[in-house]
Amino acid sequence: MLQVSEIRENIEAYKKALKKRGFDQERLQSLDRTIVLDDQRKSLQTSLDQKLAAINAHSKEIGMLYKSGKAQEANAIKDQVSVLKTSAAKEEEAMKLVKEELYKVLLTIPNIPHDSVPDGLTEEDNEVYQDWSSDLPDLGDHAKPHWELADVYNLIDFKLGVKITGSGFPLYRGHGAKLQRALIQFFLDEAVAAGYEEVMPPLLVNEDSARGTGQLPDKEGQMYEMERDGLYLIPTAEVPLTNIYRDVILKESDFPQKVTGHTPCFRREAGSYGSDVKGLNRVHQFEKIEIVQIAHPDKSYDVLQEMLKHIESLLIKLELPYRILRLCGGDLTFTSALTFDFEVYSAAQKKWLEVSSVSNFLTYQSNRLKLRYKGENGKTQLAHTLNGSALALARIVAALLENNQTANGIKIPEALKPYTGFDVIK
RNA sequence: GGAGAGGUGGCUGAGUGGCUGAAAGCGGCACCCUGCUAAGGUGUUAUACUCUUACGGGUAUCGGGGGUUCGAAUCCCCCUCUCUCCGCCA
Repeated sequence: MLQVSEIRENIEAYKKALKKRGFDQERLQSLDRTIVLDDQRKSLQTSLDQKLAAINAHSKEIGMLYKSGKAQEANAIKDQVSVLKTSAAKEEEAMKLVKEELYKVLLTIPNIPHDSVPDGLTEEDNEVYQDWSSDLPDLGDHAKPHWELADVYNLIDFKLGVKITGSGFPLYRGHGAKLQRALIQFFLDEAVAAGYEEVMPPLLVNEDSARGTGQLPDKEGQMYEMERDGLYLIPTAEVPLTNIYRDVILKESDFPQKVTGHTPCFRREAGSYGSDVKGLNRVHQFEKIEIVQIAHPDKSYDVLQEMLKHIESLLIKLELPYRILRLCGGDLTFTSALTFDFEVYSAAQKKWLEVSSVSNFLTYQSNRLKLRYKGENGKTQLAHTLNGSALALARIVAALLENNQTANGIKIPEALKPYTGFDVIK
């Protein structure tokens, strides 16, 4: 959520930037609306505070009068107080409504895109920030898509997943299961080596946490909900990992905070269908290793680059063809100011599959999280949050299977062999 | 799931209707002093909102919400979390 004070100071620049997200004049007016509402809020606040101050003063007076036995005078003041109280209550109600309205409007305003975010409304307009430099692998026409390979080598049983749960819940078995475990271990080890603290968080989160990272109230349709207990299955480890820092005030020397964790991720993906959801391309449950950093505002874009490098190094070690996209305004997540997507080439499907998304949220999340730090000057201000996948398993597995298929089985990349314990899947 | 006890500032811990935004101690910070020196002294030390050029005010907050009252950390109700005992259990 943006801060009204920031909107106030930068309104023209913000409006210009929001046009990249396809905001028309009408939607841009919501920025002006926040300022109007905030002004109303302030004047109500001031007036209400004055009334409360008067009430407090009178109450003290009444106490004194009773003590000195002047009950009659005290009772006279009581009447005055009750008048004040009625009017204060009215003002309080009015202020509550204004605040609710302001909150509602703020929820409709996404993060302000960074200068470098390209114009454009669809994924077609994403900028190829870094392309795969050599030829893409060509496996010929006999190459099998990963769901066929998974079947041939008995790695993943989609049918059993359907039987046990439903579609989109694959059951990994044998070498397929081991490959998952190897990748998880590999990614975690790499993250720890890069200075992230490993954590194993809860997989269910409460409403406050879901709100803190912005899954509520706008994206609740994406999460599985345990209504009876008021809990949500996490759609990404971003939620528990970032909420570690909810209501926290860091010291400047605490930066940077780096945490990583592996969790299953649960997504309803309601309304998805077709070839996009075939095999592992889009599932309701998948494993992901997430990296999260809390950064000083001056450093967050450097941190973003550092995270980019880390993720890139993983793909290089896995020997997968990849490219990096800088998302255009229309494709940018609501809460992000700048996002890079990583895609790997899946050689049998001849498709680029998204395996990671790295974003700088600036203060958009920390404002709701109340994640702050105390600066050198003693002032408390909002910190910046960033996160990225490093990496999401399902699609990595898809690409690994497809790209490494040979007549003699599926080869395991060198870096992964110590983790799988086998060189090839036959 | 049942019974009981409790949630106060960075921490420990006082506080049962008004002078308590909150004693005391510890910790932190600043300054001072110094042949008792891994010591001593003095001051300071929450967050948010708001008014003010500034100095400095005001309001709210003692787990959360509601209520009683002129006035609540203190009384009442609901919720939540923690601890102890019982039950259940990987």
